[in-house]
Amino acid sequence: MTGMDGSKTTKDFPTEIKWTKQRKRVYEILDQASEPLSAAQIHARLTPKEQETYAISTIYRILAAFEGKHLVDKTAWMGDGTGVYELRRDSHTHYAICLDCHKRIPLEHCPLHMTMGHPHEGKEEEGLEEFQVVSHRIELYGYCKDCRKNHA
Amino acid sequence: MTGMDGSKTTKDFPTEIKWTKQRKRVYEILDQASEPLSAAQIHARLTPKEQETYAISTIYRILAAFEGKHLVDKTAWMGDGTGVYELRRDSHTHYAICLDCHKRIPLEHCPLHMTMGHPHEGKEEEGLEEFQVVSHRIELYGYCKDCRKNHA
DNA sequence: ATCAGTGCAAACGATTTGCACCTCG
DNA sequence: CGAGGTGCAAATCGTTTGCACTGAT
Repeated sequence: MTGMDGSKTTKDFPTEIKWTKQRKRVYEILDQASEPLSAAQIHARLTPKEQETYAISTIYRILAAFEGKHLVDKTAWMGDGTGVYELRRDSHTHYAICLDCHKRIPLEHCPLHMTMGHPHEGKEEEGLEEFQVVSHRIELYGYCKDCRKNHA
Repeated sequence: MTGMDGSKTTKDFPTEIKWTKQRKRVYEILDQASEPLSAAQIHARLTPKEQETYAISTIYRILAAFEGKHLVDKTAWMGDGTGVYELRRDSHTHYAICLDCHKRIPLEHCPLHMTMGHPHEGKEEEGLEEFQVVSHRIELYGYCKDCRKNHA
């Protein structure tokens, strides 16, 4: 996926959209990220590196464009309105999230795959007859090992 | 749960916190709501009714207090930063959400209950040994019947 | 060359906070 | 009565938008 110099080559970028320098950088950052990032986080990883200026508004516009092309999914963690973005990969990760310290522990397996292999199984659901599932989201909430001690 | 005059009686409200008039009203509204509500929505359902003024900031503070007492969960729908709040009930509802029109279709059954009856089954997960699950969140994303037609 | 993409600054909407007053317990 | 809750207005924070300019195709 990556050239031997560590940089992306043109053909590494999907979809026919205008691949400007800043769009490539944002895409790379999302690609390398191990978890969903906010616009501010992306901007932070962008700016300090080089001297170039990247407007935060540009990041938002790029992310909106990516979302429109279904390259990324936008979400928000529970208990935090800030939006976070992640590349729509074949296999995404779900998390167990601590309600105290907000630590996120990735789940090894997607619990849904056990029951519904593909979209559309379990179509007994009412009103869901013709709903075409393209992605899903699962989060467990509770208290992590450390916080259970401190917690009432 | 409700007195025969339709209003809550004092002992209907859980946890020992100061149950002011406005806190009771917010709790009632959340209790009657069929889906998570935003602070603005709660405020709207509060204000028109009676002449009394309810500051929007108060709503936020009440919701924050409830969240601290684990009476409510705060969330945000995907693709919408606005926070929504719902009472933490024993059985909550999950949704299939259309990426086009943002319509939400409630799922009849929680897909997780099929695999993990109670928190803590399936504890093969790494790092999750002592994670105490208290709630979870599941959302399916895709395109509803109506929007599939218009969609590429 | 041309039209989409970008930076900057101002606009916006949602949420938070300081302060004086009021109310539950 | 006193600690904590509330209303109001101003402050903040994340996100969006208008405009003139730059750059990718």
